[in-house]
Amino acid sequence: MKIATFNTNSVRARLPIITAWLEREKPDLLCLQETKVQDPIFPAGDFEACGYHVVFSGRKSYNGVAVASGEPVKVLRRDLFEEDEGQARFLEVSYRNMTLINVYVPQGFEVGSDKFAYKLRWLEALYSYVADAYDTDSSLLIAGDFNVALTPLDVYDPEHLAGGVAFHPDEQALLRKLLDWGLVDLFRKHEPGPGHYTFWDYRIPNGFKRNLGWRIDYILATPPVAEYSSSVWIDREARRLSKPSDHTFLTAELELD
DNA sequence: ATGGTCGGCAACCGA
Repeated sequence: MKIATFNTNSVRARLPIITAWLEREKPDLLCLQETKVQDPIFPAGDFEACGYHVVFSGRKSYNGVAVASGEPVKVLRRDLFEEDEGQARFLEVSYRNMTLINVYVPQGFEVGSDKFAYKLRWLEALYSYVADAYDTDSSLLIAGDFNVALTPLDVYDPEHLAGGVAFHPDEQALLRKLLDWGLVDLFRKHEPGPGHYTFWDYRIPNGFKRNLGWRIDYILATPPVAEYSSSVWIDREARRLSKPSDHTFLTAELELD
């Protein structure tokens, strides 16, 4: 089975890219973030037209998460904690015998800002929720845009970016807690080296061409699931299409079913 | 070469 994640930076603006990708790659599950659309006008018909089911939790203008799936999924939860209600950053679903949590972690603006403090509370709440609701022998996947790069291997210029937002020790420590609890970073399981990114900031001139990127999108899995991952890849071609998102697709293949 | 990111959504905000 195949699972992927993609921060769309508007699902409506990215529909041609998403539907073509679904038809070519045929994942079982695709997690989407930053859909930026209210539920009543989510373009579900475009997903159904290429043979996918889709569930979503959105709001006007900002955030928004969705899961497209070949088989229907059941929505288990739409809010991580009280403070985040209505923010459309969290979507937990069940798929066959597994649970999938799709996250869009707050970006955090600047270290020391209120938004940064909120990002830390959000990551803490994610850890608490997962550690309370699951065991490490559960069949759990967490995928999405975490807005945190974990190690110097995961950003283009670790010395220059050290201590800044999305590469700050307080954020890294909270994401690290999830890994220490037992979740496996599936991309890192297969690729130990530097230079592999999932996000390139639009504001950096030729940032993609120069590979000035960040690895801030992840697919995490508990050990009983992670042991079946056979390959994980980043689709750099999708970043070369016309009108690309600033992120690209991250895909994990699991030798299951 | 007199420019230099996107998308949403209607003036800027968020990333």
